[in-house]
Amino acid sequence: MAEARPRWESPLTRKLETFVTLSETEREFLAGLESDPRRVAPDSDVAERGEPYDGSAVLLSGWAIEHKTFHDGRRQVVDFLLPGTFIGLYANVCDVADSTVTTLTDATLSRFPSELVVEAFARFPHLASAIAWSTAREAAILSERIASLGRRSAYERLAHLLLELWARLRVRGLDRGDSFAMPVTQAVVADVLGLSVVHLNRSYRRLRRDGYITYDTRSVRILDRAGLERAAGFDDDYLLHRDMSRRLRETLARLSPHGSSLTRV
Amino acid sequence: MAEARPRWESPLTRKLETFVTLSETEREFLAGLESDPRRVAPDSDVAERGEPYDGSAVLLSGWAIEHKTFHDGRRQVVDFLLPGTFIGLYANVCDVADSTVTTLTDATLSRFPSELVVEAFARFPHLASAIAWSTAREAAILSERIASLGRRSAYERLAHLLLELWARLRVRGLDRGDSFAMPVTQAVVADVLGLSVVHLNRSYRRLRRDGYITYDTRSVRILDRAGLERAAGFDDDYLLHRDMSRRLRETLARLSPHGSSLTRV
DNA sequence: CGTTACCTTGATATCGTTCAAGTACCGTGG
DNA sequence: CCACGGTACTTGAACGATATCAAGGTAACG
Repeated sequence: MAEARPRWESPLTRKLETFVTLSETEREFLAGLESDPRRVAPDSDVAERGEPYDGSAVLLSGWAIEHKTFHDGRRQVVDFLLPGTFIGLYANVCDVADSTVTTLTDATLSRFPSELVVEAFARFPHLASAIAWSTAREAAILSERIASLGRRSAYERLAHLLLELWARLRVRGLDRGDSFAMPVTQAVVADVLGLSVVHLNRSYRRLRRDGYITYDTRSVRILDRAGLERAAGFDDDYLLHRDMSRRLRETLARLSPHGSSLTRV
Repeated sequence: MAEARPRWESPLTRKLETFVTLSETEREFLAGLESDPRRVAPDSDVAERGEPYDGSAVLLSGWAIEHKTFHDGRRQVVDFLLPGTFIGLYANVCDVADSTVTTLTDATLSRFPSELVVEAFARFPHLASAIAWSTAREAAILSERIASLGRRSAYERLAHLLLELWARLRVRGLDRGDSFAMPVTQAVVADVLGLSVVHLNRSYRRLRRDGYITYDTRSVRILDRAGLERAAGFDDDYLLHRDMSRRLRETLARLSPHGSSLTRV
């Protein structure tokens, strides 16, 4: 089975391996989680707020959102779910989902029993760390979004979101150089940023007018990254670019010095 | 050492045991984490955005905030840290903190090497689940805050925050029936809710005028919980009240049937 | 008993929303 | 091939929620 590496690599594997190199066993375990691909139509609910999770899953392809809708129709999107994202990682521990998960596009989903998460943590320290790292990273993104919603203007928020998405897609190998596909309605983006569609539209226009981006059939091109970062108030978002692994590498080396997988970095 | 139970119980233990009953060994391990109490003055930075964590810690007493400050002085508070909260739980895995942590009051902090987190997960399945549960719960609170910042009015946001704090303090045994201490400046609350102090103040006044709360020397009393929930648009926040443990109890029982600690519930 | 930090309130300004209308781009059925 | 209807995008005008500016009040504290 130890065939040559450059076969197709899932966004999930690719994402986790930006952090820690996994052993062949771990990679196989991951592949196991992804081994039950099922197509899902756009606009289907994969999990529902207030309902128990139906096990855990990996989003293999397509975009989805995690969102909350109020009785009066207002809706807030908490996060985009991009290919290579776990859904219901905490299903073991939460009786019910706190947000609804809905696909935006055609998507592929691989479900697996959530007990496997526990098993992964018990058996595979590198994998466990990589998952913990990616969870921590997603939490950091959410806390950055809180900063956006609370204190940034519409214009800054949008600039920030575009940079965030670009970075997240790059980690998964889903960018196209200075541009990326964004298969998403403006209404959805408005619900991510806590804005009205109208005002979001005007913010897009301003970013275009200022020469930072072009936007065309649901694909964004970054023309001036530095400018966009200035527009976003990227004071310090080294966070998104940073490789966070140094300290952990040391810890892991201490925990399992036999872990040859690390030396392959 | 197995003395009678009703000795002083730390907010952390109390919080975790609302979810899963811990074994005596686990409780001792937790006590170990809390065994190095150090006083910290108000307004001290415990962790700094962009700097590596100085190990992990438990906040034993006092309030703190996790926040981000921009170059132009705007500030967003991401979350309140209440007694019984871990700080830098992910320190193993993150080279740098993504937010600054600052004490608001006199506080007590017990630091411990972050490797102990890994050890806890490896050795104590119940404890690990309880920590995962509390992490998931805090993530749910953040995603609820995103909904607030994005889609709720100032008035709704404040009502929601007060209910949230009340619930969180109750879990730790830090409420006083229908009221609780809130040792916090209005400027801080404004930075939590993404509002100006002036407008926050008016929102407080409206909640008082509408007879839902009283507010007095940094202590809040809930006069009309149902009304406050209506004001907050508590469509469905069963989440905050819910005991999330049923499913996990089953999983744990399967994993370690010898785990007598569960039968003590 | 003056200083400082916080709270409160009024007046004005602004950012973002809502309402309304028009345009462009499909896919579908005649 | 065209008419139709739907969905998304775009733009203008009026309105409203929240910010900013300014000032006064109060309590704690040296």
